[in-house]
Amino acid sequence: MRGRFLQCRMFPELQAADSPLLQHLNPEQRAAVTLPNEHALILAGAGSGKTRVLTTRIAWLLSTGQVSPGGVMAVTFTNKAAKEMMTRLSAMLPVNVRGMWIGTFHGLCNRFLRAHYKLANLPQSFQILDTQDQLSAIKRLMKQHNVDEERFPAKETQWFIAGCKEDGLRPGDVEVRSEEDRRKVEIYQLYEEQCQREGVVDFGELMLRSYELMRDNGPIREHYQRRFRHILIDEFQDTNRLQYAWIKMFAGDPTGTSGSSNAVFAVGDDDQSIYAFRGARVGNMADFVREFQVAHQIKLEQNYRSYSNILDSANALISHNRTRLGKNLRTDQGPGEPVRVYEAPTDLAEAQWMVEELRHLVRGEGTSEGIPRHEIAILYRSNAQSRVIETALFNAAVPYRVYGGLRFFERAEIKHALAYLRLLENPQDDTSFLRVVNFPPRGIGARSVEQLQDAARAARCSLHDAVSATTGKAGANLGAFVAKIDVLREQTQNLSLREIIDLVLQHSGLVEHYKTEREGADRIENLEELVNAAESFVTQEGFGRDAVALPVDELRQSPASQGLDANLPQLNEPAPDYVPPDAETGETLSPLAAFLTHAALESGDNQAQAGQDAVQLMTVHSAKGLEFDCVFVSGLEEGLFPSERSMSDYEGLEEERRLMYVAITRARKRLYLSYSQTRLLHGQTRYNIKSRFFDELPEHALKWLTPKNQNFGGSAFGFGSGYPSTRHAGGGLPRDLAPGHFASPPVPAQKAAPSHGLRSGMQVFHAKFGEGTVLMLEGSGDDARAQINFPRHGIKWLALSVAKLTPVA
DNA sequence: CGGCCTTAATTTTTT
DNA sequence: ATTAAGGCCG
Repeated sequence: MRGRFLQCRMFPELQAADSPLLQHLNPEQRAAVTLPNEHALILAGAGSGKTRVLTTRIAWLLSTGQVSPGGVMAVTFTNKAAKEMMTRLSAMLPVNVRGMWIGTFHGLCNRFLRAHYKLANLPQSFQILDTQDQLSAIKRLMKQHNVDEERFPAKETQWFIAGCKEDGLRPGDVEVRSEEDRRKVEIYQLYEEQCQREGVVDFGELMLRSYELMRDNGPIREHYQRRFRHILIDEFQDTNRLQYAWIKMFAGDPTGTSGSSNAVFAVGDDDQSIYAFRGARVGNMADFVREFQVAHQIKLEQNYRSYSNILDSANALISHNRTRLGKNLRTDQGPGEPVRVYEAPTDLAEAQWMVEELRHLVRGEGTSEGIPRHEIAILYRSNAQSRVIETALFNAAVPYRVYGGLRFFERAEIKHALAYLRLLENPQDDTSFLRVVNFPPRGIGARSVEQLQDAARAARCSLHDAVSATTGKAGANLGAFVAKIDVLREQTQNLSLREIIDLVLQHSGLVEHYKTEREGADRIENLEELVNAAESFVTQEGFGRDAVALPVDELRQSPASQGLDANLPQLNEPAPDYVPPDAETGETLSPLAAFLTHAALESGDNQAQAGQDAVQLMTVHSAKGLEFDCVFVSGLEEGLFPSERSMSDYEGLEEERRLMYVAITRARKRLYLSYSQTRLLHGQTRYNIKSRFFDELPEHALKWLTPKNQNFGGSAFGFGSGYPSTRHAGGGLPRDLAPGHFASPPVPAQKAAPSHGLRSGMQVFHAKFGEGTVLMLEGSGDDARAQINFPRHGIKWLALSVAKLTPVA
C-alpha cells in the first residue's frame, strides 16, 4: 500500500490506468486528459465530449498532484460555460472551485484588475460599460466635440475603437493613412480620456489593460507566470488577437526554453468558428501550434450525440470548406432516421408545416414515444425569421420560447435603476448621470444638460461636480437632483444591498413613474426582480466570486485554495513566494460595487416565458453548444442562409458553411431542413431559391418530403411542375397533413407569382451575358428586377422592363 | 420641455 | 413591415 502510494506520487502518470476519472473516456479523450505538462491543441468536434475532456483534465492534474488549485487557470467565453465547468469539476473532486481561476476572459480580467487596481491606474470600484453604455458615451463625446455624425457614425466609431483594442492598439499605435483615420484616432483618444476621467472601462479595456499590466510590470508578470502552471482555454477558435496575446503573456516563454513556460491546453474546433465578424481569429489555432511549438495535437472525432445520417450530412457539407485543419466525425450509433427536407411555397406555409410536424412529434406519432417540447429546436439564420414562426406557433397554441433579445440587466428600467446605483458608488460616472438626470422627467431638458456639459468641460470635472456652478431655474432642478443622489448615498451608507436597492427604487421615482405608464406593470415587476437578483447574489453565490478582488497572497494561503481532500497528494511545485505589492489583504469591494460588476459582466438570462415545456426558437449562432433530440433548420435559401452579405467573398461563405455545420450537428435524433420559395422580407416578397448547401449534402442521408425541385423540369415557366404540394411525397412518415390546417390555399406562391413569369432558380438567356440562373426577384411591374448569376459575367441585377430575358427550357 | 412625426436601417452576439 | 432614433412643433 504504502509503496504504491509513494510510487504514484513520484510518477503520477502511473495512476492513469485505474483512476476513476478516466474510466468512461475513449482512447483519444484519455490521451488528451493525461497529456504531459506541455502545450497541447485538442481539436474537439461537435458532440465529442469537449467540456468533459477539459474538466477531467483539470481534475486529473489536481488529483495526481501535478498542480494545486491555485496553479490552474481555465478560460471560457461565456459565464454559462464557466459555471458548467465549475459544477462538473466539483462533482469530480472535492475541490473548492471558487478559489480557482475559472471564468470568462472578461471575468478573469476583472478579477485581475480589481486586485491590482492601483497599478492598473483605476479606481478600486471602477465600473464596466456594456455595449449600450459605450455607444452612448461615444455619442455624447462626439456631440461635445462637434464631430460630424454623418461622416463618422457613432456605431462605426464604436466598432473602430473596439477593433483597435482587440488588436491591442492604443490611439498612439494606430497607423494613420488618411485625414479620416486621424480624426477617428482623435476620437478614440478623447474617448479614452473620458473613460479614465470617469473611472469606467469597456469590455475591450478589461482585456487590454490586463494585458498591458502583465506586459509592462515585470514583478506582476513573473508572479502570475510562476503561479499558473496550467492554462486551459475553451473554444479557442473564438479567441481574438488580444485574447491570444493575453494568453501568451500568462503562459510565459512559449517555447519553454527558459523553463518558465506553463502548459497551455487549448481546446477548439475550427469548423465551428462562427464569430469572425466580432474579431475571432481561427488563425490563432495555427499560430498557437507554430509559436508554442505544440507537440501534442489530438483530434476528438468520436461523436456521442447524433446518428450517422446527421453526421454524414455534417461531414459532407463541411468538406466543401478549403481552409480547415481537417476532421471527420464518426459515431457508433446506426444511421438513424434520414434527414428530412421540405420545400414550402411561402414562409408562412413553412412555419405552419413545422408547427404541424412538431405537434405530431410531441404527441409521439411516427416515433416510439413523444418528444418533450423543450427537446425540439427551431433554428434560423436571422432573428427576423422568428416572427412568422412565432405567429404559426401562437395560432396553434404551441408553447414556445424565443432566445435572444434583451437580457435582464439590459432592460431599460433595470439600466435606469443601475444608473442610480452606479452614481451612489461613483458620482463621476457621467454616462449614468445622463441616463437618469431627467428620468423620471423632472424638468431638466436638453438645454440645461448641454449647459452643464459645457461647464463640466470648462472645469474639467464630472457633470455631478459641475452642478454647483450652475445657476438659474435649471440649476435649481439640477441641484435638487444631485442633492437627492448625495442624500441617498449618505442614507445607504450602512445598509445591506437589498435595503440600498429598495431605498433607491423608492426615492428615484422610477416605480411611481412606471405606475403611470401604460405598460409599466412589467417594468415594475422587473424592478422588483432586481431586488431578488441582488438578494440571491449576496446569499447564494456568495457575492463576489468574480467581482471581489481576491488578494493573491490570501488566495494562496487560504484553506479554500488548498481545498483538496487531504487524501490527495501535495503539489509538486513550491508556492510562489512573491506577493504583488498592491494586492493588500482584506481590501474588498463593497457589496454594491460587486453587484454592479456582476450586472455588467453577466447580463442575465435572455429567455422569456420560462417554466413551461416549450419549443425552443433561436438563431443558429445562439444554438452553438446546445443539443436537441429534434432540430428544424428553416429558411435555407440563397441570400438568407448563406446570407446575402457573406456570399460575395469566399471567407464569408466558408463561415456560413460552418454555421450550417453547427446547425446540423445540434440534432441528436431527427433533423429537418426546410426552405421557402417566397418570403416576406422588409415588407417585400422575395423569391428565393434553395440554399446551395443542399447540393453539398449526401443524397443517401436525405429524404425529400416534397418533390425535389430540380431547377424546374417542366414547362419553361415552371408553374405546377416544380411546385411543391403541401402534401408530403412519400412513404410512411410523416402522415398527411390535414388540408384544413393551412390557412392559405395549397399553392399560394402561384398567386404571388409575378407577371414576368420568372422564378428564382430558373435558367434564362440574355443576349449579351448568355445563359444564367435567376437568383432573386424583386418588385413588380416596371420596377421588377432580377438578380442573375451569369457564369461568365458574374452576378448582375437587371431591370426586367429593360433587359430581354428568355427562359431556357 | 415633451409629444408627434419623419426618416432610415434591417446577419450573426458575448462580455 | 417594423422599429428605433432624431428632428420639429405646440
